[in-house]
Amino acid sequence: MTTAISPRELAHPARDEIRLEGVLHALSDPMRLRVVRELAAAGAEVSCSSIELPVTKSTTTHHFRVLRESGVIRQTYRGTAKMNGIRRADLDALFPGLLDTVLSAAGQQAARLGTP
Amino acid sequence: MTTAISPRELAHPARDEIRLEGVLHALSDPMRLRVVRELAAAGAEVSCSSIELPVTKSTTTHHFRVLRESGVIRQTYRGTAKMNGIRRADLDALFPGLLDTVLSAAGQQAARLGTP
DNA sequence: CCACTCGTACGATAACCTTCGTAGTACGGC
DNA sequence: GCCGTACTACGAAGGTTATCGTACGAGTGG
Repeated sequence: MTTAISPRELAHPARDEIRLEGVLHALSDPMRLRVVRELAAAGAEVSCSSIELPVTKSTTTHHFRVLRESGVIRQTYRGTAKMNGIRRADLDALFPGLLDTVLSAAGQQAARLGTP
Repeated sequence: MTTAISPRELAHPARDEIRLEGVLHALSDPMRLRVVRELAAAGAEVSCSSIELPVTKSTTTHHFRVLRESGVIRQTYRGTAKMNGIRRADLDALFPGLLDTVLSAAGQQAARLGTP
């Protein structure tokens, strides 16, 4: 019950492998944008299941993988759960201000459209 | 030869119909991102044919239409040419800083990858 | 009027994306 | 050792996208 990090590793792109087009594509899906917003709001690491989406679990897995493979989030196994966190340092270094601008735009649009 | 604007009109989304997801999706294609970068660099209105892309003309038409329907650019007929301009006022009002951040990120990535 | 340029429309194709269901694996607790 | 939880893998269906080629319309200049 040490809750150690599993030896199982997940493939992540290195910082210099992250492409702007890939990040924009990852963020252009409503489900994924929602995930990123919740991760950003949570601040720290969050398990997959703590973010509720109106889709099945396999679809959720798919979206998390797209986010990971595009370099937006980092995923690590922690026992039976998988923790997710935004790669803020990498993204801010590569694309300064992009993440915050998108998040604030998403927040403003949600307020405008009345989506709490 | 007054070079008047043709009566032919093109459908554009109103400002409050523009969606962040649609804009991000439009910008997530390399061809379209390239078009937007050249339009932004040109500053003013630019004809479709003055932007050279490594695809056929029909594909170029397709990409311009995606950009127009997502609300990123405005297109107007001017005689035989079709002029294109970024909807900067609308985008800046809806998503402050987004366009500039994406453009600067695209510029930095192009420099990093050695794409002049 | 004729030719030329610019852009459109209409298939067609191949790839991709989102979504699902089912079956399976890894981990922790009893 | 056995069960439950958390997530994955593997198709598969249905829709969308990017690309092309060819044929067409709209405007300009001879």
